Amino acid sequence: MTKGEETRREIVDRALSLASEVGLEGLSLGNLAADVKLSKSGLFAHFKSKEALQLEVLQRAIDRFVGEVVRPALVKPRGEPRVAAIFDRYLAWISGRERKGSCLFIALSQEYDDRPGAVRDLLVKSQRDWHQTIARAARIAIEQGHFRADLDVEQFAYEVVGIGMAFQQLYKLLDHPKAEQRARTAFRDLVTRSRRPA
Amino acid sequence: MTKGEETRREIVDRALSLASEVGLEGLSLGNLAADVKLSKSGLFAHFKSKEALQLEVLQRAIDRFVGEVVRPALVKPRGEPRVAAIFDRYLAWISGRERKGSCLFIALSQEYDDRPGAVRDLLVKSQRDWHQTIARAARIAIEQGHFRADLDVEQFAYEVVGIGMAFQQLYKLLDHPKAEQRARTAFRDLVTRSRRPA
DNA sequence: GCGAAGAACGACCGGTCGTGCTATATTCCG
DNA sequence: CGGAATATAGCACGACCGGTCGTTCTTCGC
Repeated sequence: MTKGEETRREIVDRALSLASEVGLEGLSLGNLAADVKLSKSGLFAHFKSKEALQLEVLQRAIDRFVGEVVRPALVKPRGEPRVAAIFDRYLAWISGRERKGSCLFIALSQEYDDRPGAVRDLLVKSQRDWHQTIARAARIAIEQGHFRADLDVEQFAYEVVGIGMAFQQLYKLLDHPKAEQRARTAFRDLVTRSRRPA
Repeated sequence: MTKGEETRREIVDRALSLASEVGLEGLSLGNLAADVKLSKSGLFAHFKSKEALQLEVLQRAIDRFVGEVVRPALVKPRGEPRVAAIFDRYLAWISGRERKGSCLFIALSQEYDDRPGAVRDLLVKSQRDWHQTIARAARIAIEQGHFRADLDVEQFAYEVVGIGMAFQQLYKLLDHPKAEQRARTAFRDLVTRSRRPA
C-alpha cells in the first residue's frame, strides 16, 4: 500500500469517527485536517470534493457495519440463533463507539431525509439492504421451522429497527439506565410471538 | 399584542418550519431573516443569541406537539381509547408537515445526543415527558381494566416510541408505501398483547 | 541515485456564519 | 400631537466555510 493510500485511509477513518459526532454535513475539512495533522489543502487533494469524501466515509461505515454486525451473524446457525445474533450485534453497534456519538445510519436518516443527492441515495440503499438482511434471516428461521410460517418478515424487520432506534434515543440522549434492558425485553417479546406455536 | 411581539412570533414560526428541514444547528440567521423579510440584524435584535432563538423554537415545537398530539387525546375516554388516540395523533404528527422535513424531536435526538447545552437539556426534558405521557395513559388503561395489571407501562412507552421512529424512517427516508401500515400493525399487535386476558 | 510522479504545504479566493454597534424609522402612550 | 420606547436597518468585525492556486518536499520505479 502506497503512502497516499494509507493517509487517505487514515483520513476516512478519522472522518468516520468525527461524523458520528457531528454528522456528514457538520464535517468540516479544516477540523478534519487538523485532526489528522494535515493542511486543509493537503487533505483536500485526496478528494475531488467534499461530497466525494462524504460518500467514502459513508461507504466505510457500511463496510464496518457489515463486518461487525452482519458477517459475524452469518456464521451462526441458520434460523433463530442467527436472528438473535443479528440483534445482539446491532445493539452492540449502537451502544459502541465509546459512548461518543451515535449510530451513523440512524443519525443520517434524519440528516438526509429531505436532502437529495448521492449521499442520500447511498444511505437509502444501505438502509433498504439492512431491512432486507433482517427479513432474510427471519425467512430462514421460518424455513427452519423456528418461526411461524405466516410471519410477515418485513414487518419483523420493521420492528427490529424500531427497537434499535428507540434504544439509541434512550441510551444516548436520555441516558436511561434500563435502556438495554428495554431493548432486549422488546426483542425477546418479538421473537416469542414470532415463533411457531407448539 | 405589540408589533414586536407579533414579528417575534412570526420569526419563531418560520424558524420552526425551517428547523424541521435543516435542524436547529443548521438554522442560519441570514436565511431566516430573508424568509421573514427582515435584515439579519433586525431579526437578531429580537434575541440575545442564536441559542436563545433555538430554545424558543424548540419550546414552540413542544407547545405545538402538546396541542396537536397530547391534548386532543386527553379528551378521549380514559383507557385504551386514549392510548389509541395518542398513537394516532403521533403518527399524524410525524407524517404531517406537508411531506417536508421530519419530526423535529426525532431529528434533534440525533443532533443533540452528544452536544451539551440548554437546547439539549430542554430536548431531554421534553422527550422524558413524552415517554411519561404514554406510560401514564397506559397506566390508566390498566386501572380501567383494559390492559393487563402486570404490564410494564414504561416498556409500553418505549415500544410506542420505537414504532414511531421506524415509521419516520420508512416514510420519509425510504419512502415506503406500506410505512403507515407497518406502524399500525405493530401498534395493534402491541395493544393486543397488552390487553387483559379474557 | 536520478528523475518523474505523487503528496503536502501555505496563501488566498468569494461567501456565510453569528454577533456587535450606531443610526434611523416606526410604534405606542400620555 | 409629541416625546419616549421600541423596532428595524446598515455596516463592520472576526472566524470559518469549501475550494483553488503555485510551490516545495517526499516517495518510488528504473
